[in-house]
Amino acid sequence: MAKQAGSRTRSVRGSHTGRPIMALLDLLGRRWALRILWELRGEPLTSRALRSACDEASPTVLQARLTELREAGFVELGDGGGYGLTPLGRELCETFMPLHRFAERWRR
Amino acid sequence: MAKQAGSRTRSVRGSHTGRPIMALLDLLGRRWALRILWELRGEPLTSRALRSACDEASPTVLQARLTELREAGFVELGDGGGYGLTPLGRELCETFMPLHRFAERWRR
DNA sequence: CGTTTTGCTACAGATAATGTAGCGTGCTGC
DNA sequence: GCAGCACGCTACATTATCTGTAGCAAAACG
Repeated sequence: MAKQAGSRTRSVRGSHTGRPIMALLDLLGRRWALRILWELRGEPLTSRALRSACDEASPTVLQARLTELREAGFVELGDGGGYGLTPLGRELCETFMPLHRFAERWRR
Repeated sequence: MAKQAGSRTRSVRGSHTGRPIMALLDLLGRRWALRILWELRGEPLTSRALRSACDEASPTVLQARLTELREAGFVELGDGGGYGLTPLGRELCETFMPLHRFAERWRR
């Protein structure tokens, strides 16, 4: 198959096929990305609360992921402070929510 | 580099809660992990075919992910050669299959 | 045999994450 | 009006991880 032609998508690593699923898999396949979405599934969290929820992951990555997820339209910084899911982000979160039940059965 | 991951509990990075969902999110949140599962959703692929499907990702990571996914019981190396999903892996794949439709709507 | 193709490894260079510290801002309460 | 604090966010050296290229040993052809 013909590989891409020139669409350099700054944030999408490794996938140039133009298929959105690739971009999404790439975005979500970065450290802490899935976890962040997961932790935000409930109420909004401040950056520091989120950090605590994510096992004190370094603020550097967290901030990077948060920026990417915001650019993707999944996460937003509420006016009163604190990060929360956008409607789109919530939808995405629901999408892989069955993972929870799967994980329980998996129990490595 | 460790040739295998041996201890199953070995740092599921960053997550010590014992909750399987964290381990799963961590495992899937590594480079190419989601993509590999995605590319294997159809028929089994040889390691090189998989590499091609994954935009020629370096064999080093691919091999590392493949090992992890095998230890997790999601992927197996068929007797005739070629990597394929285990029943469990297929189940997992189905779990986040709706992502495809979501991605189509997302179309950043 | 010789050629391919398989799964897989080596390794140097590049990139991304960790861990710790701290900045600037906007609050409070005093 | 200023110490105290929490906020979002950044700096930066260290460490972990990924990339890219090359190549190996063992099977599967031929």
